[in-house]
Amino acid sequence: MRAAEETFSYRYPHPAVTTDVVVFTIRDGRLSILLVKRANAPYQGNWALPGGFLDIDEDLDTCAARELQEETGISGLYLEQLYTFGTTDRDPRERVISVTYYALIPQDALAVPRAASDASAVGWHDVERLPALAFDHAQIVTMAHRRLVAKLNYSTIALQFMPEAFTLSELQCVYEALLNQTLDKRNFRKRILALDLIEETGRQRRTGKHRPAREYRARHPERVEIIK
Amino acid sequence: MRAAEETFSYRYPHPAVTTDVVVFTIRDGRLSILLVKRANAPYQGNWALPGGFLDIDEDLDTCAARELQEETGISGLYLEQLYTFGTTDRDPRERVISVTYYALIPQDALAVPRAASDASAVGWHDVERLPALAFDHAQIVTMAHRRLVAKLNYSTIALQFMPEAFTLSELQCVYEALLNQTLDKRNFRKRILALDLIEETGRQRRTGKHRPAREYRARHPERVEIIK
DNA sequence: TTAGCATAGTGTTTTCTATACACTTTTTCA
DNA sequence: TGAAAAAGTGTATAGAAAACACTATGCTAA
Repeated sequence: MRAAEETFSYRYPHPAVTTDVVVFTIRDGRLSILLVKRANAPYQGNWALPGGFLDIDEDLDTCAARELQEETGISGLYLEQLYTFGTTDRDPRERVISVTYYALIPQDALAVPRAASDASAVGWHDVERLPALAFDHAQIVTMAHRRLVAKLNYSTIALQFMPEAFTLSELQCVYEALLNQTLDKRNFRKRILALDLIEETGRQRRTGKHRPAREYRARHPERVEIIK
Repeated sequence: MRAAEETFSYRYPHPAVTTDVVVFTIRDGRLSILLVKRANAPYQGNWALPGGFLDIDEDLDTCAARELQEETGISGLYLEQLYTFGTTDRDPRERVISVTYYALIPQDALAVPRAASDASAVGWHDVERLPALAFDHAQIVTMAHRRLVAKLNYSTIALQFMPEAFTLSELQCVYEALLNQTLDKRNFRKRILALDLIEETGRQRRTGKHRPAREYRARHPERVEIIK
């Protein structure tokens, strides 16, 4: 906490800088994002992206990860800078530049996120049925969604949605949710296996009254590679 | 000009925000960028990207265009946001967040850029033979170059390098400079014409002692479209 | 005037990649 | 032990990309 009377002065006016993060996951086969309900004005009671002001001595990436951790308890996920939004009127309080990120989180890491001080609630929302969002956050989500879908076709980003071990059918479901269309099972498997990015764990997954599926894992779980 | 004693105070420290621009063109069949020689500390005498501090009441895009105009006299070109750089130590004076852009300028628009107050010189530099750059500008150039080359393959961005009228051979030279490889003439023409993005002007270009080439123009010179 | 030089302009064949498509296997449970 | 449910598997076709070489046209200089 800072002393109430302390201020920081500059020869020229400076904007405030924030980071905001679009966190994607697949819930029940639907692409969903994480939103927090704003506890304070402006846009009090509205849903918004998790985010907040940059500390003067922290890197942008660190800020995005920290805010996400503080507001939702989520950490250790794939995080990539998206775009910087800075029109003069985007925040009624003062001039605010928002450096936005998007993040991908595996399906199984869905410990229900906890709300922090400046959020009265946190929750996942189907990206096709979003509530009205605060500030220009709807625009940010749209851009993040487009970037994610585009990146499916020339990178291994989809693997970031997968837990440590997964089946090919599960991976196909992720692609189908993102592309919003069904894919041919044989062609999908051929393509994915030809990339040589995943390998069998040797174990099997038994669920339901049917043939068990082989488990796979990513060869380089941390890396998102550009392919082709 | 601002009164010397005027200052701007905030409850929390704010970073400074700048925009920097990587301006590309093709000179003599080589991809080149525009650099300014710094007139003041830090990095005085070093080459750097054109750019400068954001006015508190201007949009980011406007700032990038304005700084470019002020420092080099260049305006009206294709400008796209690239990435935001913000590590804590990238400027020795104070915490500075740089929202970077890249721009493309046609070959014939090469009125020699004029240097402004805070630049002692301005000049084009072959992107393969750059001098040492100030700040983290080398990193910015690398990222811009990569983005530009990637975009060649799925957008019509190369047309932004072309003057109002151009020949297919000239356009092919641009692709070859960017990809750093020669292309088959017939396949190139087939591909470009199939996209239906350019049309004949009806005129011809006579240069040298050989058959004149047909002139073409872009159907939508302002637009950069995603293709395929 | 004409020969030769320099760049413009043009199609077809081959190879590779992407798509369409249906049945068998394995396990569980009633 | 048979029915249900998802896993797993190969081939044929169509479309896209790549390889490849000669003719056309205007200029210049002898």
